[in-house]
Amino acid sequence: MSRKGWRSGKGIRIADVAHLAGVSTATVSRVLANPDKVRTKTHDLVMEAVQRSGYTPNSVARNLRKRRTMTALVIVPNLANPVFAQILRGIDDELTRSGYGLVIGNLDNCAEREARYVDLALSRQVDGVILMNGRVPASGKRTMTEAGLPMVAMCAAIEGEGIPNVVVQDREASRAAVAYLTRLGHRSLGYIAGPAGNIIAAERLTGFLEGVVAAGLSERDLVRWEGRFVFEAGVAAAEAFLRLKRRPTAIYASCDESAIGFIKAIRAAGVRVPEDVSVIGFDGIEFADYIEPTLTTFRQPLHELGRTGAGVLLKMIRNDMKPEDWHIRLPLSLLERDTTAPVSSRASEMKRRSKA
Amino acid sequence: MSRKGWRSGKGIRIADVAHLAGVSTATVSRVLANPDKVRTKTHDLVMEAVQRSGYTPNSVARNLRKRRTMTALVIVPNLANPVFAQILRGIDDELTRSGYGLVIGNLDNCAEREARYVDLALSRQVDGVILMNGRVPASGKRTMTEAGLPMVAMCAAIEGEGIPNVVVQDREASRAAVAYLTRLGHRSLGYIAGPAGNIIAAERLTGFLEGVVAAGLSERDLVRWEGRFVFEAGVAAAEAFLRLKRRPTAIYASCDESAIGFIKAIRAAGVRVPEDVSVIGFDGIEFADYIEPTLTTFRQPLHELGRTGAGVLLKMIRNDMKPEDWHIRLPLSLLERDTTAPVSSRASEMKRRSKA
DNA sequence: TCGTAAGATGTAATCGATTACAAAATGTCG
DNA sequence: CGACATTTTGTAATCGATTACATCTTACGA
Repeated sequence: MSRKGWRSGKGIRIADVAHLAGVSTATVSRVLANPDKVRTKTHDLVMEAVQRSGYTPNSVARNLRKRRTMTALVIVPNLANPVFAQILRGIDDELTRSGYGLVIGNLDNCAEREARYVDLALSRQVDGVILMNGRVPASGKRTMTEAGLPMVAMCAAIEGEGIPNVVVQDREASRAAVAYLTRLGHRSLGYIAGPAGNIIAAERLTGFLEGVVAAGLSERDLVRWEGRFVFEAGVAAAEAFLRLKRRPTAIYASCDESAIGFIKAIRAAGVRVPEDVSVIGFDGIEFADYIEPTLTTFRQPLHELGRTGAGVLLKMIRNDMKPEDWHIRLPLSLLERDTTAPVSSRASEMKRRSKA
Repeated sequence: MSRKGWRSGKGIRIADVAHLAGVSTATVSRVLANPDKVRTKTHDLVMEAVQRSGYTPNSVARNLRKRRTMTALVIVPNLANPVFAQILRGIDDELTRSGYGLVIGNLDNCAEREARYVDLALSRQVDGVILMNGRVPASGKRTMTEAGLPMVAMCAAIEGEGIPNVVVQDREASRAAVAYLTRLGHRSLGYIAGPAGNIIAAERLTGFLEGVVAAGLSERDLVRWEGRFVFEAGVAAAEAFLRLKRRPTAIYASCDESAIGFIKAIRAAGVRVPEDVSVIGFDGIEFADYIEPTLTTFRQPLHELGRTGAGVLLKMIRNDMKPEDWHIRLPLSLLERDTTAPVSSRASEMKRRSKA
């Protein structure tokens, strides 16, 4: 490439193209942005110069001038969690359709990392933020809110901050899980919870307790274990379970990973699923269908959730919110598979006997 | 906030801070970038103005002026794959240590999406690119290379393009897998391959075939199935396997997901693992330890891989490459678990008899 | 052919920071 | 105290696009 008359530097600027085509930079810009506002002849002339020079507009400059970046930030608690990976696909799809890009802010379950992304947002590198971490990062709470930065909460709701929420019906599904298990005859239940401070975990727990009340069970029919939405939490719960004198006949795990860890550990100890214990999970990750027995669980509409949430963010950015956009709750669906069964005859007998 | 003397607009600019502190923008900039090049008194004055105004520098403007964004792009074939999720953590860790940010470009197994990220790179929104997709995107091949954009290939090597490679020893591990199985006495093997055009898949296949030769086996001792690095591929392979008259006694799956799908499907058909068939996977995903029986597999050093790759990219950006940085191959480690066992007595007997 | 409206193009300001260079302030020493 | 070296600070150019406004063309009817 030894064309002359160009800057010797590296990048090709709009000015270079303009010079090459013998027009002004304004014209080049117009050709690229509003081809119909320019004479055909000029258009072709400029396009040829663009081709020849291999020009690509510098979007950093464009973003500065236009005061927007066409990019959204998504804060994710943990990328390794397949639930979030799926939601991200939905978000990406929707944003792409509107020409927006996506920056993923992975917290890796570590709240301190929020600061980094707050900075990204405040330094005007993104036009909006999707929060899947259940809160406006503390370090930017005042600033982000005051700056009027468009934000949407997904998965975990953020109440009372003027932020729209797009979530699934965790509570209802939890209630339904309990109802499902009691319908199978189970009257003593175990619950593997999520992390203590976690909003989603709290929702699911609330639903569980509501379901318990609705089923007419008392606290004495329950056992609860802490968890952290990971395999190990299920394993730990299993250890506690195995030490129990009077074991529940059904377990509700607030996420599939915990359910899977739990099942693995109790089966290793000789407990049969579902003959001795029924287990139901939550999330509907792909893996749940590949363990043995296949896991009964509630499936989240992950892709739809992502698309919907991104859609709301776009409306927010465009200042086009409708009343119904501020609070969206998508339903889950029960996947009945092989880890749940009617309470075993032995247990039923005990129950029947005590009833008589 | 009704301080006066400021622009009524939304964002607070460096000029506002300068005005508030009674200094020039240059001084504010210096206070923030080189605090020691400024008198203490001025420093404090400016900092107070920064506090009071809640100023955050606009990094779009800074990036334009500095002609760099402190951001790297990582092109990932499929975010839902836990292998990549883990690698990303490693990359993120390393980049963060150097003050760099990270944009994830998820292809979702769809090569057309490359174009979008090529544009991101060419429009100078990132300082470098990590390619995990095994090739320089066709749409930007010429341009990206000519522009001298720092690029690094990870996972899947890209040969002969002047791009450094950071990969794992796929071929060696595949060879080792075969050696391991033959050491257990298996003489007839099945192989579940990766997608046809995929470079990683090719490497692993090559290693497998090399191992077969080294073990003195012939093509007649082998069965091979196509796969696509997903569960379903394992299930499909299992169906083919079950139809076989003379079944291999050991299967090597080129990724854990396929191995897991395979195991699930053959067990459902009554074939025992490892008594009837040994199975070994590849990758070492967390899940492999939660199926039944636990999966023998090769673990990739994912986090290290990510950190190393990001490290090489940073050197590339800083023009600080050393000869040994251009080709790095990390070793894998065998996780011996429960899906592999010495060939069953029946099979051994057959073999012994035929030898005699 | 000319006047005028509509359309095409050019000029220069702008986005918000950084930084080379100039100017001013401070400090040091004879 | 004054001359000069050394810090500090300010002025203005710069990064590379977009776009309001001004200017120049073109087209068309009188």
